[in-house]
Amino acid sequence: MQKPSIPKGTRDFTPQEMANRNYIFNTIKDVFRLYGFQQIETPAMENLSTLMGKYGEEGDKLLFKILNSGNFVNGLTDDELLGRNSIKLTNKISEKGLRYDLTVPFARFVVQHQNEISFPFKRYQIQPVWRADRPQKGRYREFYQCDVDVVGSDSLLNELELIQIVDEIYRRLKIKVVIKINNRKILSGIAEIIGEAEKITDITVAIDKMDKIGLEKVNEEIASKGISAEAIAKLQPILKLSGTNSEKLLQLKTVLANSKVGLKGVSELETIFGLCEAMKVKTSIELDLTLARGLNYYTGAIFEVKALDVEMGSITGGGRYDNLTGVFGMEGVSGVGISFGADRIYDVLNQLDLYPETSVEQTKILFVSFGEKELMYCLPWLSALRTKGINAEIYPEPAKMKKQMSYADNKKIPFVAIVGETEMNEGKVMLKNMKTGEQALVSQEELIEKFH
RNA sequence: GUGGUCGUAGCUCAGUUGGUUAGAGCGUCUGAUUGUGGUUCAGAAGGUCGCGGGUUCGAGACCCGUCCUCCACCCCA
Repeated sequence: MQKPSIPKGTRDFTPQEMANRNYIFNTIKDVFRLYGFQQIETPAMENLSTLMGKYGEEGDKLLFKILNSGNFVNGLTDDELLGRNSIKLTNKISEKGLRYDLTVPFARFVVQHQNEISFPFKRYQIQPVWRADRPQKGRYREFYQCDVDVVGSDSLLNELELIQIVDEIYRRLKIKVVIKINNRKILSGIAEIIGEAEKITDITVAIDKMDKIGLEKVNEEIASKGISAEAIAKLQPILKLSGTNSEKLLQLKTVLANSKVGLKGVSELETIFGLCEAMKVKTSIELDLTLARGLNYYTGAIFEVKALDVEMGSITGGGRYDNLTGVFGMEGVSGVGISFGADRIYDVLNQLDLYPETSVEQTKILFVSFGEKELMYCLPWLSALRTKGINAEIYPEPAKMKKQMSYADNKKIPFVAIVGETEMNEGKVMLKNMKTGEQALVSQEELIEKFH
């Protein structure tokens, strides 16, 4: 006999766990709808051509690829087979892959359905994504993302709304968080000022590590990418930036005085901070220049949300992308979006034990009986309850009473209706409150009344 | 992809310098109690000691390989 198992980095969810997860999904969904977002879904698999090249070199490696059907080696030459070049070979034997995130499939969706959509288009999407990563703390190979995006609007009001959504969702979930924000244009400006415009990716990746490895190592890494000592010297005041958000912006204005993009980024952030203040966003927002985010399609604001009371990677992240639809042939459509990592939120909630006492008990009443006759007697009662929208079930075979009562107990069913000959003769059931132990003979009307 | 770590019953874990038939608690099932659960008592079932090889008279324990778990790096939700 083989031992049952599931693939690395995947999980089963028990009824209890699903109740907790649904609490998260429902909270998120409620807030998304409150802001006028509508749900879509896209397939688990996309054409590899849609996915490849959108997430950088690292991302491509982390794509799960799906083997072609049929005898896919038939069309291969011996050279290709014996060449042992997995990348070349992959292109020949795989044309589909599992989705890596929800943003790129969404961009594809927008382009494909552009004539049916009215812009600005506000959509949300809650589906699993897959990454061929090494699993570790807070990292899975299959996990749910909850995305909200607006496309077809440049307005910074969209950035504001996303921040308000973050604020509201974490307030409802009772998780204390900090929103970190940055702007890709500021990073571009910095690269421009120090004369290394093409090295922007290398610089941002290095800056991103500031928290982890410190100033000295960041400088070393930047230097190792072939950036001049002079440029690195110019970079220093930026890396050491401190103070409140507005103080930081003020300093940046001086440093970036000669960079048009840079100043644009600063003014965008000023606007966003102003809007958040005006709308009294409660969550603290922190301008964090070390926030770079690897995904290479962001062009404006970049967000990341971290939980304060728990050691965990970012639980939400996103940003503005000005031309993601461009690669699919639809130019000039700007989008901004943010993604909630449901599984990390789930882990945070588990660690802090923040679940409400809510209805884990889903069945309100269980019918317990002693024989075939009693079972038949119960069926109309069940129908009557269910018609009224009351969750009711019956133990489907005449098992020992102890067994049936334990079933109710384990499932945390609050009421049990006991049916034997006495009850049938009177046309009633014995209703027992499992918490208090009280019980009484009741008619069908009285029973239904009880649950209203 | 790199480095480390773990693996014994459904779950959480003991298992001495290598030595008879591998244990406990929880859970499950049965009975005490043929119409009353959550408490108690008695009993039972449940193991290829992750898998493969090696050392040895003898391996759960030691060695090698492999898979898996968890953690860190990379990257990210």
